[in-house]
Formats: sequence, structure tokens, C-alpha cells
Amino acid sequence: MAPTVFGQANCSKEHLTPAHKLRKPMVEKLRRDRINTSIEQLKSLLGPEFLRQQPDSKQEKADILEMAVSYLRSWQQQKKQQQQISLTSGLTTASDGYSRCVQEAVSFLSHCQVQTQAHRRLLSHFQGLQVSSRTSHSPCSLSPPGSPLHQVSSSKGVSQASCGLWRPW
DNA sequence: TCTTCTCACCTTTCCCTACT
DNA sequence: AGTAGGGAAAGGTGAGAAGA
Repeated sequence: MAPTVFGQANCSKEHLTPAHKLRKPMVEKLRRDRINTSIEQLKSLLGPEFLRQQPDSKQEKADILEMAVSYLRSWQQQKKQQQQISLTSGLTTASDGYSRCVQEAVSFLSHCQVQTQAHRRLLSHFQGLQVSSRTSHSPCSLSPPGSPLHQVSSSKGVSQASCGLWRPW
């Protein structure tokens, strides 16, 4: 699998330590894995949407990215329309919508019969969010801990994710 | 200045399809 | 059935940007 062409590139490579030469492919592989994992996640998020439009086609990475772009575009348009509507009705901001989501989740979990440890932790987590959302309405409260963005932005190497980018889909 | 990360390019491998 | 051709993905590498 190793490329067979080496040529003049070797000359400028002399200064690299053997450790560095060994590590580079691994680092690059990890990077590609991150890209592929994210594309896979994107694919699973877009899955139903994608299959509805292209039922028989093979899902290539480029297709997934294109679908994500078009989906985000339509989502933004939808969001604009919803903002128009919410201005005329009670809801004024996205954080109102988020608070209502948390409220719904707490209500649902409270009425559930199954009381596993995960269930209880989830419930107390959402209850905590209810309290904090009442006290602070910063834009970052739109990106709850545990949301995809929160997990990604806290991981090493992904620095671009800002708190305003979380999409509730 | 050194290290780390990212991008772009190239080669190789795998898989699918059309053709004989 | 098998083989050639093409596309997609994986993998390796150099170069340059960015950060410590």
C-alpha cells in the first residue's frame, strides 16, 4: 500500500526524526478516521431524509455532504418562517423553544415507569437544566451539555465549533 | 523555533459494471 | 466465467499554517 514514488521529497525529509516519521501516518489516519466518523454520523442523522429522496442510490461521502448542505439550507428557511410565526404568538426566542423542550422531556421522564440509573440521571440532568435556563438566558444555553456540539467542541482538535452553531435536529 | 495540525496530492486497493 | 475499465476510498507523504 505504501506509495512507491519517493524522489526529491526524501531530501527535505532528512531532518525528521524516526519517531516523527513513524507517528505521522498514524496521526493522519486518526484524522481521516475523525472525518469518516463525522460523515457517518451525518449520514445517520440525515438517513431518513436522504433515503426519501434517493432511495436506490449509493450513499457516497460527497452525496452525504451535499445532502447536509441542502438540509441545513431548508432548515434555515424553516427557522426564519418559525421566527416570523413566533413573533406573532407567545414564543419570542429560540431559548423559549429550548426551555419548552426541556420541560417536555422532564414531564415525559417523570411519568415513565422504567427507573434505571440512566433514566434517573437523565431526569436530574434535565431538571438541572430547567433551573439554570430560568436563571441564565445566554446564547450558549441553546447548546445543552450532552448535545452533539457540546461533545464535539469539548473533544481535542475541533476548535471551530462555537456555541451558537448547535442545531436542534 | 519547534511541534502539531491540516491540506493537497499521489498511489494502491477494492468493488462494481459492462463487455467478450 | 473472466477480464478490463472506472470510480471511490484508504493510506502515505510533503508543505505550509498556526500555536506554544
